[in-house]
Amino acid sequence: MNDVVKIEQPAKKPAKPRGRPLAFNQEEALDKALKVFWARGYEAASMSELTEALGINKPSIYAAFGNKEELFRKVLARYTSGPVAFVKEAMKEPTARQVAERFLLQVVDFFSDRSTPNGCMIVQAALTGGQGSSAVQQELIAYRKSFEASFNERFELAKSQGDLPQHVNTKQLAKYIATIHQGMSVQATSGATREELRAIVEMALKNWPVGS
Amino acid sequence: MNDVVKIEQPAKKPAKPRGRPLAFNQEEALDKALKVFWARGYEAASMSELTEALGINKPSIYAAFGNKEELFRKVLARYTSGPVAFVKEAMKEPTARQVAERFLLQVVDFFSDRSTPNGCMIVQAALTGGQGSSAVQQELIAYRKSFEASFNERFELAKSQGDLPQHVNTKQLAKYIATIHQGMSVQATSGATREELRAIVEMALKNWPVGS
DNA sequence: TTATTTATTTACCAATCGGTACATATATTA
DNA sequence: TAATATATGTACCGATTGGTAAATAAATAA
Repeated sequence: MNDVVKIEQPAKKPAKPRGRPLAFNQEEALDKALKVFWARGYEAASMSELTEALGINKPSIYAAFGNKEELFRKVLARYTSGPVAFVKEAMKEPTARQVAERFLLQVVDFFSDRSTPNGCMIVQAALTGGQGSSAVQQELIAYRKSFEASFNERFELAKSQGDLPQHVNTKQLAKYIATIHQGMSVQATSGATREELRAIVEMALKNWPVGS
Repeated sequence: MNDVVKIEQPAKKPAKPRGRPLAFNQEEALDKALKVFWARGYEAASMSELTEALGINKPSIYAAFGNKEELFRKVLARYTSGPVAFVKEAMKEPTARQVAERFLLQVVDFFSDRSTPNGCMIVQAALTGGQGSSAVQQELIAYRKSFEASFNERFELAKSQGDLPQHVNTKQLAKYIATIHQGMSVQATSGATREELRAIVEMALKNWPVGS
């Protein structure tokens, strides 16, 4: 991509910016863009909607974030490291069963949080345009797969610890959890309540694999 | 809607059509449109894509089917009475458990059928545009709810027949089945295989409610 | 044949899409 | 002060969106 060798800077204090300063806070702007993409999906969210939501004119958005696709990538990074950071926390639970339960219950709260759009942005945004479409769609599919893979890894660890029986197919179990997550996201966007989602989680976990 | 009293026709043989005949078969055209909407979603499918897929010029499409929204409604009706007719068949199974199992297993075959787009068109098409958007979105949400309601009815019948325990919340059970269905649709559009979907169904049904 | 009815073709419409050229405003540096 | 660098606002770009006017083609009815 870039052959230029980066010179190691002596970690000086950040130089004062030259030129006219930004009239908006970049992180706040990303949060506003996040809500638009989250509620509308990637393709359905238009630059006009975004400029209005951010309160910034288009050229400023393009200057600060690149184009729509790059803006979405930055928003996506903010989404995964911000609102969705609880996923990594859930992985730390001592048993696989507790990991799954904590994850799904936090998902319920997350999906039914009234201060944010309902459902999962990644599930929401990926559905538009279906099969082999844009680069963003492909990336979102890849993201969902890596999400599934991290559950698989956690469950394999659980198996090695004797926490899950040896006969359990951890990939299938991970895919099952992901399916419940995605299904609940659809439910949430259609207006399912917190109580309804909790009941789904209860049913989904009733049969957690035990014994041989 | 319409105050005109329809005169009872003596059921004559259909009069010969006047004017130039249609150069295409309407049902075949709807099937082609179905595949486009199914693969791409409602909003992402453009009229240009549709004209190309149908092999018909735009004015002919508008003359035959109204506008894009009406075309989608006709396609939707064809979808529910055609490819998705197996749902009603599954309802006829003797027990609630068999209804759920047959439904989900048929969904697996349906989603992984290589001759059609993956996943469920209604789940796929509804996700774009999220919350309180177009009339089509609202209709699709309503459709999904009616779908859930028909499972609820079937499960209530099962309860009255002693086939399901009295303590079962049939609405929650119906919502659970719908969630699995929707989650698997997302999985199918991301490339899940038939075997993977089957494993999900197995896990989802392992804990079917029995006893008190 | 001629009139009437309906379908198809071509060529277009205004609105919106993502994206940008350019002049102007506001900051630091010299 | 002037020079330089960056951000903003206005006003626009070509492409595409859903949708249509109008001329022509192909059928039946008289």
